[in-house]
Amino acid sequence: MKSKKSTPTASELEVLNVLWKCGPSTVKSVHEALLSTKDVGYTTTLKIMQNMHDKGFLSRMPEGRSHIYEAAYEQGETRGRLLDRFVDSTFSGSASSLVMQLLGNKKTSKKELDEIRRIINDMDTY
Amino acid sequence: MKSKKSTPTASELEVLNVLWKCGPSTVKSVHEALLSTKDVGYTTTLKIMQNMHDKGFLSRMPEGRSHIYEAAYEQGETRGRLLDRFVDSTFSGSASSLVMQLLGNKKTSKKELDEIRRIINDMDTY
DNA sequence: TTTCACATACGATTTTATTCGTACAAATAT
DNA sequence: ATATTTGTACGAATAAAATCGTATGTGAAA
Repeated sequence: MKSKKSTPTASELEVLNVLWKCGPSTVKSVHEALLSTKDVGYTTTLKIMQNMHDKGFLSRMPEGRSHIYEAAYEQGETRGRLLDRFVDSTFSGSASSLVMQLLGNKKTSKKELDEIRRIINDMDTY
Repeated sequence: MKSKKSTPTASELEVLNVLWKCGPSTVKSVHEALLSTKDVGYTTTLKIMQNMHDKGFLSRMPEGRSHIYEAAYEQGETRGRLLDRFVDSTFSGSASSLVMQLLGNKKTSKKELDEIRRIINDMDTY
């Protein structure tokens, strides 16, 4: 049986985004990063990170009387898992439907569209 | 202020997928469709659909002593909103990162990849 | 040493989603 | 007419996530 790694919740993902971007960090600095986007209490962030540690989403090392937390899985791996799940639930498993939706979406900037096109065309060389 | 339409939950999305596929339906037939994938009680499906109606995700019409439910928003519109949110939360707003992840994902079949490439190339005609 | 700031631990509360039992009303079958 | 089936309404139980208050300990500052 393959161990069914579960996926992080929305709030947990916010924490992961900080850690992937900034590298191993204390609760304090993660919390400060979160404050720039949302209004949340310190102990809330602490609790979420403790929960994530319990779930195995984060590893941590004692550093003085504090802890340094680190994402336990790479960004690409986690994103891939979330993406799989999203394609299944929202696009009935059809990745191409997702891309079509993306291309037709007014919210996706022209710059992004050009970039996507470039990526795809580069793949032809394989 | 723009009314902040919220997005459906995972269970609610399952209901929507049935309604988009089958068109306006009774609770009974939605429930039967759900049963083919998961094990769930009738009143659970009923309750979820009633909740969705309260939230404005579904419209309904009396039909005899029953109701016919219909998705209040089109599939494309809802998918677009979910996709926006997903790109933001999981790919920090970068649609091209999402596509790259998709292309590098072993779970995405070659057939899907070819299809995606074709879609992109067709867009050049615009 | 006494105080203050910082950090974690723990538990209570709130919120939201999910699940389903039970009650009730209406149509249908016997 | 009476019983059964079929449908909705309602509310309670459960679960998971998010939030925060308070307690406690430790190191630094006064």
